[in-house]
Amino acid sequence: MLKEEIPPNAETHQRYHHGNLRAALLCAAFKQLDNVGPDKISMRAIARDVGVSQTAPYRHFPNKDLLLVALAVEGFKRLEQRIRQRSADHPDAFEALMAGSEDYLDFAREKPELYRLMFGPALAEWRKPEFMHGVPPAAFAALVEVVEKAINQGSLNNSFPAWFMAKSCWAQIHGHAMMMIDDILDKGIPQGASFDIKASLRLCMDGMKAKPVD
Amino acid sequence: MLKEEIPPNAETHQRYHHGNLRAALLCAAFKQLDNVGPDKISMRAIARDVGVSQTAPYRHFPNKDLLLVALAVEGFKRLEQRIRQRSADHPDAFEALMAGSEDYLDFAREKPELYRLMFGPALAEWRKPEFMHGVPPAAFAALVEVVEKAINQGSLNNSFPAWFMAKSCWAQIHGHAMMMIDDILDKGIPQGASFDIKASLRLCMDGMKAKPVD
DNA sequence: CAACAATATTGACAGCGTCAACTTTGCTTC
DNA sequence: GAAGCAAAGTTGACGCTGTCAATATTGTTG
Repeated sequence: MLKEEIPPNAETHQRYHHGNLRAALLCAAFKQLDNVGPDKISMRAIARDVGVSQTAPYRHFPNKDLLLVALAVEGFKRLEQRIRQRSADHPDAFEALMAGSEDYLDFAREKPELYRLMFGPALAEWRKPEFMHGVPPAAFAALVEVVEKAINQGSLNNSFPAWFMAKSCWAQIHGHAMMMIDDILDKGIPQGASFDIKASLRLCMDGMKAKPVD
Repeated sequence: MLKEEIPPNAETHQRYHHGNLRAALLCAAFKQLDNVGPDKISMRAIARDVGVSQTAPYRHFPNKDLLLVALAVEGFKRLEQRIRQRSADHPDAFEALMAGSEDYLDFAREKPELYRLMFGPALAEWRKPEFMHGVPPAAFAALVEVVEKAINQGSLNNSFPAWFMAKSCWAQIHGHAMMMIDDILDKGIPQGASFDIKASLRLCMDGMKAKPVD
């Protein structure tokens, strides 16, 4: 009944079948995540935002947690992309590693709630390959590649395997990212002073460089 | 009416006034935190566990979040205690720092949910001095003291202020603790291999040592 | 056009955090 | 010891949440 006049992605999707609900839900979920954080995100609010009934999302996600997992997976993909991009730019692998680390911190700064979701307790029970589809390991693999190159170029400590060094790096960077996002200890540092996070990271990464032969 | 026979902390506190409710609530909350994690903790369940009505806790905590804050504050106190203890044991400050770091990791391993709560997003809006009473900075101060001693003993890089080095250390250790608690990237490392977290931390901290003069 | 699968809706349920109004208890002061 | 007041606990309710069961609408395929 004249409904074919309304395009599938019309501003007002008043049709019974939305046509693109899954994507619209994810989009609204990202928006809400940015606004209220991973803890207070609400399935019903997302549905309301998209203009659809409260149970419609369940046709596309088995439950709320798995919708959050989908957001996190998307986050890991973006993160991997950043790492790979930088690694392609710099011929010097250690430079690429440093630049990538700063990109990583920028990512966490730009999307703190997404970052909190990705590494926070909300998804603790869902961090299995069945649900994450191996996306976080893929992001990690990108880092391993850069680290491997740096080891081969002789600029990184070679007394450990690449995956070990990579995980060590990730732990450092992740730690710095968390410090940055919720400034847990900022009342502990001198008045007026501010923590230069990039300087700190540079210091830490310096320690992982290849030692000059005595 | 014979009620004086029941001691204030009787196993069955059937009296109208519990007598020690605040402590009992915290105790039950810790128990529940260990069992279900910071996200799924429930005010009503805690009240049920203590055997008291659903709204009784509100006489002792303004809201759920501030009960969680109380748990986190207690956690930071325990953490500080651990750091200070080790620091008193070792005359060599760098040794104390290393041993303290491993204690820190042990803390996170023993009480992962408490650790997640302390550093997770649940308390994001409450990390202000008004609510935390300066307890996290006090824990941080304990670390600064050790670091300062290590710098003075010449075993730690002295080109930065102590608080900077301390925060840098904390970021590293925190990153490692998080890696350990939810093994986010463990599917990314070779089959059968396992990440030796203490070795990694040792490598990182080595990088912060004082450089030998060229 | 009929039938079927996919998609969305309504209505309900239990559980949650929290408010308002009320009751019981312990302590203080004549 | 009685009176009165503040502290501590109760009941009942409100709106919100995630999710289930049953139902209705639509697109697709024979």
